[in-house]
Amino acid sequence: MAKRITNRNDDYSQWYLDVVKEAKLADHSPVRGCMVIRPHGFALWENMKAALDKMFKDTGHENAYFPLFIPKSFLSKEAQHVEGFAKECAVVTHSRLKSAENGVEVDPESKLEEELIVRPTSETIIWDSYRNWIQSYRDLPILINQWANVVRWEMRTRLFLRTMEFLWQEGHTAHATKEEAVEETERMLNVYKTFAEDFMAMPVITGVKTESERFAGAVDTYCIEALMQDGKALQAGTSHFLGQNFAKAFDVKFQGKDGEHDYVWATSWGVSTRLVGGLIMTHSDDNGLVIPPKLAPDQVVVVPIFKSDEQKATVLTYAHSIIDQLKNLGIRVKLDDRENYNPGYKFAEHEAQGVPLRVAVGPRDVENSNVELARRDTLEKNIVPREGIAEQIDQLLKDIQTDLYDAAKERTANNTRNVDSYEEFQKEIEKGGFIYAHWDGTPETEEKIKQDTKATIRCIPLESSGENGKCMVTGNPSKRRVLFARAY
RNA sequence: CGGGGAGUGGCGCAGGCCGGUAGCGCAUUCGCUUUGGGAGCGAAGGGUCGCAGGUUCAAAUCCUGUCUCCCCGACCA
Repeated sequence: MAKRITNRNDDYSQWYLDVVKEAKLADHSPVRGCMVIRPHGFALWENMKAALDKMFKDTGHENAYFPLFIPKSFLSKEAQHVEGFAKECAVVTHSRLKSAENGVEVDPESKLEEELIVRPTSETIIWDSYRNWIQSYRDLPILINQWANVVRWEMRTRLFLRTMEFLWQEGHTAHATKEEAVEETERMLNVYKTFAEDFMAMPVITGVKTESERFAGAVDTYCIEALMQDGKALQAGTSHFLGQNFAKAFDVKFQGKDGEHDYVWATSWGVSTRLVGGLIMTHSDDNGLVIPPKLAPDQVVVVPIFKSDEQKATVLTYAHSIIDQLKNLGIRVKLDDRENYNPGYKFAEHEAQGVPLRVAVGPRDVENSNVELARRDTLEKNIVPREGIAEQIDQLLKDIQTDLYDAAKERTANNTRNVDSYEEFQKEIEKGGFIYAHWDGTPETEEKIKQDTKATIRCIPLESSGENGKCMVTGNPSKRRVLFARAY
């Protein structure tokens, strides 16, 4: 058997790339840093979208769509915001091409009076609209989400984890009071946590970013952080309390019940196709992708095995009867009846693509009223009776979902520890994983740790109860431990 | 922008030092045999060797220039 995926422990980056390619999720594009999302990768993303979208609707949000192009002047209205994004913007300067000796060239005559920025995020263009939508407290809150693509001109990219163009959702809400906006920020953070844990089976730590890691233009950035199999952390989602920063920049005021005018309070929150990268790195193994059943485009694949035409007829009839039962239970099931591939090829391919359960049926099984059932997560293979198979599979899919979560949870716990001295920290950080340690709260200390160890403060955890201690670097007092890791 | 590496069929690579008909694996197409863990045999198609100059009877190979991409940093979530 030809092994096509690099061993995880030999070269984690290569392994990741191999899994993406072998699962047919995405390819590199002709444009550096962009990616082609293939049907299987997109189907996975669409399942994630559907689950998230439902959660957004359930919390009162509506979808809308705003322009791809942002006038350059908009971006500069919020000082922090422009500073954060200025260095990574795609800028449209011209509107035409004209023929030239070697094909076409930009027509200098078509230079735009004001350049357009391809959105790196949509706060500015959205708040420009909100100014017109909001006059009174009766217009609030505004709870809007947008599914879109954005562009950030990154230096170094990796499929799904950091691409120049990526797909995401961005929620942008406007509120009458600070309390309401903070509540919304936390509510959406919890939506993300629930999604990550219940659907992706990826345990996360929730927390607040330090000043230096905060979103450009936010007052507070909340985040979920997950630990990957190689011991590096992944920021999987962010929810920002924007205060009145954008309302002030775009002059969005409302009149309250009391007749007074005040600036609107804002939040924004987003997750992206990076989640697909997180999913891969949380569960997959050296045979390829592993997808939790709730998100798997195909939850079950049925592989018929036969030689003669006679066998083919009976095996396919047998297979279809199982498929019908599974469909009646609402299970997403696919029949792989391609005749130009042998069963071994199909087994390996479905494993590489992460299908949670495989059912193989051949003449032997028909004869004995059995099926062969194989779990993707544990690679266990069993011959089980045909009787009651649909119900068994239904239960098994639920088991796989929770087992995947439990395994990831345990792995994360095993790679999380408290450290008290900086000497120990520098040693421990080399092993990867999450480290809880005391920090004096200054950006200077944070920067020194980053310079020394490449570790960053992933967040100030929300869960932690206070614990008095001393900063591991300066010895200054600290009221709680913060979460450190090397990150993607 | 610093340090390293690479450009040769669709993909992955060898050949280069020592110039002499363009090779291998995978993939593709056709045929037969196969099909319970990535099939076997036979045949076929497909490449201006990144680009531009130079040296030579002759350049993938030597020389000069140039472009692009990748990796490690820097930057970035």
